[in-house]
Amino acid sequence: MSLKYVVLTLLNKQPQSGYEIVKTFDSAVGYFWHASHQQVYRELSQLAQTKLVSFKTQRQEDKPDKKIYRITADGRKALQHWLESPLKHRGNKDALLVKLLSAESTNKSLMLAEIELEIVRVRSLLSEYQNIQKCYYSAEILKGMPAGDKILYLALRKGIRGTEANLAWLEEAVETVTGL
Amino acid sequence: MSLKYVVLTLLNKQPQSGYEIVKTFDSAVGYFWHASHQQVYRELSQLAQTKLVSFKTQRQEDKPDKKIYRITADGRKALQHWLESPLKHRGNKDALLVKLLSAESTNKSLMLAEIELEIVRVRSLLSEYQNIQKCYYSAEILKGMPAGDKILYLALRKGIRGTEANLAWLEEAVETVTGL
DNA sequence: TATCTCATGTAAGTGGTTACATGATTGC
DNA sequence: GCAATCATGTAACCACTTACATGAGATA
Repeated sequence: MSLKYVVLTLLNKQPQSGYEIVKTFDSAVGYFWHASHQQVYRELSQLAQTKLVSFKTQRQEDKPDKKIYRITADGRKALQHWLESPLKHRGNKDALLVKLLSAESTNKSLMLAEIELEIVRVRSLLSEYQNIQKCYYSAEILKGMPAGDKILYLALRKGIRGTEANLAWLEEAVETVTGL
Repeated sequence: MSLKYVVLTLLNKQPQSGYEIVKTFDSAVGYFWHASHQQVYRELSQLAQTKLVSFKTQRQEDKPDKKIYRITADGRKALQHWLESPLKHRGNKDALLVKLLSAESTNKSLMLAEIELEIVRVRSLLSEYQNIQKCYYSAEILKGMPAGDKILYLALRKGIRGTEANLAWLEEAVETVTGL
């Protein structure tokens, strides 16, 4: 539904190649959206077919040719229209909770092991986020930061808050499951 | 990938019809997994084809016939295998952040309006959750509660913690965007 | 010699949504 | 008379993953 608009958003910032868009998904934008290179290239060719983007092939010495994509007037219109339409929220899918529900009838130690594993993962994720915050978003750096980068910082903040809440919940889950 | 195992989990608790499974998705399990009736019926017929579940058609007076599905030995084996396999985490998709990133170049008031709308939605969601907690999971009720229901309570707790974190973030977002 | 980065794609399969369809009974 | 509940499904489409594929230059 909206990979289309994510790509249009990125192209609206600046014309770029599919490869560069993929890189963006792997780094900054990755905190709130991910897409594989296959998805990106397919989306781009569809967008080109429907004239929401155009492209020019750029020859390069030493490196393969690249296609530089650029948003069209129609593309900007479509993006604006999407911006003004209401957000859609789709249901959560939480496989861990399914596992807990399933294992409840079977055995408790499996559940606890699963939760502990998740705690390890989430803890390291959180410290990764906090590290990024410390290195790239210190108080001084934040002051003179351009608007676009501040949105990326907001994305990181959402990641941090969400991960903290998740961790707190996991610890509560250990308590509850232990006392079953 | 795992709707299959959600359905198997529910059938492992007790044999039931597709319709009843749909109802479960609409209520309790809905906090951590959602599936439409089309999905459920399709999944059930696939599971029946691969012999992970079996069914018997039950005639009813006054009401349409129903198919009662039951997990098979193969089904239980498949479920156990899934339980022992590691969880997969797929990337977040956060359309609100895409919107913010997109609107940053366009206009600020649109962003703020979007956030405020989200705050209203999230606040009412949170109070709904808290209400459920108050009515169905008071301290006394929790004491003598069967294990299965405690897992559902954990799911609710996750919803509450996640929603609270989201709300706190939204308020931070208002601050940040206002100061852009 | 092997892996990494740049740069692009195809094809098959799974998962999920939206729309369409039927038909009886119960409650306002 | 209108909507809701019970009970099931088909068909088309959109979103996403996994595997396969190419080919040059840079780095270890």
